[in-house]
Amino acid sequence: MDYFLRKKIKDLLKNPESAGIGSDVTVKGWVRTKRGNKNVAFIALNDGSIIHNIQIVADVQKFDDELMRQITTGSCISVKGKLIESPGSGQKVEIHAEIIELYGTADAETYPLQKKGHTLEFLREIAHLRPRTNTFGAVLRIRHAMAYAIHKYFNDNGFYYLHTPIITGSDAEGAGAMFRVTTFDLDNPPKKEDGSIDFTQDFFGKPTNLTVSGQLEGELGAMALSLVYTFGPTFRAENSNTPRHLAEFWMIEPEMAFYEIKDNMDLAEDFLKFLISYALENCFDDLEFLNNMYDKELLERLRSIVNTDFERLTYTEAIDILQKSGEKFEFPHNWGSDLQAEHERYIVEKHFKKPVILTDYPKDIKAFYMKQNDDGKTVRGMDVLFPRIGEIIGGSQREEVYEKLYSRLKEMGINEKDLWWYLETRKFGTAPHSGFGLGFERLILFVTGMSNIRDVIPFPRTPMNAEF
RNA sequence: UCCGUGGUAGCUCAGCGGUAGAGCGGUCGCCUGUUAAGCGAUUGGUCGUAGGUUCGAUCCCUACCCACGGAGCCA
Repeated sequence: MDYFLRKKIKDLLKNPESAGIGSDVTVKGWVRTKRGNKNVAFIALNDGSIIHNIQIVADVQKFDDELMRQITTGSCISVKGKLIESPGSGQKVEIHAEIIELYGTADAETYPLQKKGHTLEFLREIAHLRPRTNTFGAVLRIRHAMAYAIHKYFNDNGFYYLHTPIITGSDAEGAGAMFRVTTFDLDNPPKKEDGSIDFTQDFFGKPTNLTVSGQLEGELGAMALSLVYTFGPTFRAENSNTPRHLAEFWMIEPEMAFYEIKDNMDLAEDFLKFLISYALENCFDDLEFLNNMYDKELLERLRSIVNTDFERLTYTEAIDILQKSGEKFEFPHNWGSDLQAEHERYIVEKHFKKPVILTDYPKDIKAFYMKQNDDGKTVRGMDVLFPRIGEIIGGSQREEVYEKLYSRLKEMGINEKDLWWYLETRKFGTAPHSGFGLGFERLILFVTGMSNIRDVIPFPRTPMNAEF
């Protein structure tokens, strides 16, 4: 029964009057530190509801010696006591303990988290415990708030959440290496007479993989519901060892019928600004902590994004800026070649000093489904480039004319038999439409100011790492 | 995958061809309200793995593994 009386530490710290100064309260949480002497003990308790701890003051005489000894960093306790205004500095209120129940001890010699700060590299090795740190508490609360805000934004704007499949039979999504899904015994798969593997005997009767994108199915939904979005896990089997890539990550992909490229840009910009505003309004304590501990310009950067218009220009204009910059780049920047990270950084961070949306890329460096421009050379792709992290959104207006889509698909050597269903949307009631993809963890990287993507997802999956 | 840097105590690091050091943590003691508390004492290591050179290797050489940073791929 006691369980239902538990107060969240967030509520007591943020709004002590509502609980009542002087009233009895019960809190439950994990001990961050214990200080004191033989008369009085100060316990900093955290329950994850807020980054701040509540101070428990315990008159040592009133409690069993063994109990007090077992209250160590990392242990879990329930405390009933009086909520009072704190005479000490550093906190408004504290709890004078009357009853302390020990739920779980944490052996001080083996519990890996100390009171002091740890490196993020070390914390990655103890991902089962790192949610108990200030940093990961903050990141995980922000991550939650952003997931909620994404659904809120789309719901409030008339979009429907479409669940696209995680297992796909198409290997033509064209976004990188895929993870095979099979029930075969890998030591002894059924073989055909010519020695090749007989996938007709596999679970789905054909080769299947984990999805690398929900976009193609998203387009099917948009051709009926007009405005849809996906938000789900995505898998890339690329051997990418960088602070910006995961093998398993979450992606948001809105797809909109009747949107042309400009509408697509407007939506992307408004969407990102909404999410960042939401974080500033709802996660301020956590952002403030991250600002102080990791990135002194975080709050300022977030506010500046909300208050500036993104710069919009074409790929061709960007190349022109690079050629006139006088800057020395490691890689060349000729029309027709893809922009390198250093080029994007120059344009965003040095030239414009704000987010940039680039459009109208050469068709040969972009996917088959992008709408072809009349010049015959470029397509209506759109990349939103952010300071610090580069491409945060990639999207395009889609090619809705069957013949153009088909010829492009053939040019790029894709087997149309794998995509017959996709092509049919252009046969039956085709419509101009657009969409984009937002990497959820890239968004969280930007919002939290963290620098490694492995630190913005609870349990990162990367090459050679699937622990936890 | 390529390039670079690194791997020494639980953590963060220093060190050096001659059997390993600091700070923090932990433990014990002291201190009647502390704020990453303070003070004193103490504990703690196959020096990433496998070979090689050498009288002797944590140190030099080779290979491999892992981590981090940059690049590519991309979100």
